[in-house]
Amino acid sequence: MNAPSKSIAPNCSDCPIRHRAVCARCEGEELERLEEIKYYRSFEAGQTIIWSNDKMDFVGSVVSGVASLTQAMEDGRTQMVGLLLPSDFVGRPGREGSAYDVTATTDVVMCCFRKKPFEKMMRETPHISHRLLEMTLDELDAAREWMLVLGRKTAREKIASLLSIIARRDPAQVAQPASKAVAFDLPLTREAMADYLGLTLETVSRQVSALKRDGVIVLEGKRHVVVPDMDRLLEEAGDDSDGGHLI
Amino acid sequence: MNAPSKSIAPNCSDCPIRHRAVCARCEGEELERLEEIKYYRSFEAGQTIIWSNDKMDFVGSVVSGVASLTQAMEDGRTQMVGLLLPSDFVGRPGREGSAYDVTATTDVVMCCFRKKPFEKMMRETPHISHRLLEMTLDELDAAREWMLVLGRKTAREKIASLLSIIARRDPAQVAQPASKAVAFDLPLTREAMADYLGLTLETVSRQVSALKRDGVIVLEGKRHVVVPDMDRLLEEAGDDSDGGHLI
DNA sequence: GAAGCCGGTTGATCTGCATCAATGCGATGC
DNA sequence: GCATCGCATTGATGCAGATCAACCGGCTTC
Repeated sequence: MNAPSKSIAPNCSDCPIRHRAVCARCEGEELERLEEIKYYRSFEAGQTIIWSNDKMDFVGSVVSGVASLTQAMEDGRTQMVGLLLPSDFVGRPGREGSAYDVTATTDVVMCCFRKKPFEKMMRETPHISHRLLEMTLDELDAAREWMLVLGRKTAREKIASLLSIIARRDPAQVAQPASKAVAFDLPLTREAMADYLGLTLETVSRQVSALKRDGVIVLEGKRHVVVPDMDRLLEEAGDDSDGGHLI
Repeated sequence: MNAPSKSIAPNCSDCPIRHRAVCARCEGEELERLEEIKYYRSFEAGQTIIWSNDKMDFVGSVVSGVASLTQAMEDGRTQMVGLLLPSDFVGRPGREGSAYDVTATTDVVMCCFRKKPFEKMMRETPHISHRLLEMTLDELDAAREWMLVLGRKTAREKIASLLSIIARRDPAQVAQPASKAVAFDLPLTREAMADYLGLTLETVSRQVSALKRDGVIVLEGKRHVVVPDMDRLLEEAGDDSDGGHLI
């Protein structure tokens, strides 16, 4: 399963995430060097991509699918601390291990770079480290915005916040950002949503049902969500109508 | 109040936070250039250092005192998303504004660099941007660890977690890290603690009293805390005994 | 030294979410 | 076609923490 899959973007120029990933501004010789240390890996839903405290010998970006960062307490309580959607970066250049478990929540394809040579390139190519600092600052903003969600929002607001993020990041919406109505597939089980929101899966289920009952969302099956009025959803999330700036 | 205070470290070499701050590895000419763009600012307890969405024309580090990063919802609910203790960095190089309010919770002295020239130095001095990336990754780790606190811990565990962080970062402890017993002054009101923990101030007060009743902490006055057994406190926090790696 | 204020404590009550438990429902296997 | 399994829904009940309210002690102000 982890063999390079040559059917996906054979080089960085064709890489579907190139526009947002680290190689965004690389060209010519630089790009060739990135090619050399680049490879693709596929993971099945549920598979662990990295164990916390593992040595990580790569960094990379999600090409397709959804992965999650999870922290656990010894007694089994867990909290998802990040959601990795396509183009999101994984890895801690300059650090040995990972601080959290990374798990594929759907089938995932990642574009990876071997770590040592990537770090070497970073040192020699200022705009790569600049880009990494920018991405890390974005992640920090997202994490802190999520702290507000976890600490102060009600269960209903939490669900609405999560749905807004997923809606905003969904490839279909990004292509057509103007419309009020949006539709997308939920890439998370009720349990994963609960883990992200600091709730139980029963509460998630109840609040999703409530939002459906109140016409804020329409469910087609368990996973396909239609949002007739995105502004309404953002209002339910307690955000100002522009939707904040979560990643 | 905001005039440079020349009684504090007249240059970077003497700066009390130099060992952890951005200039940690600067020498000779570099250090002189940092000197030129460096200045100190003092703030009184309660004073706002930066409003969210303000243009920030500086970056800097806390020299003494405690400041906090706060996010607010329109309806008035607020969540503290970060605590700035001495040596912590404030600012978003490459970004225009701030994403959150920064407030002095005690009297604060900051060591600031004017932003434009600092960014120029960053571009020309790779180890400064490297250091910034490191610091940002640390902050991200801390933010994510705090998400676990907010999402999954009980009120009692939250209080214990906060006390552990403050204890671990207190200058007196850093000097003498081996002892089991520690003592420190709480730099936060009960309300500020509540804001950080996603609780109400009444709950904070009750749980502090409970920890005191159970002998986990001893209070001398309202603000001076003695922890007879740090391991016990970490256990109450639900951390493994080495105490995690919060900043 | 009375009045007011701020930060803190404590009590009584309420409620949102957790917990425990049963059931539904589509997919997969034999 | 029936058994099984994973995911989801729904109901009944309990409890941790919010809310509302009273009060305390130290500090400032006039």
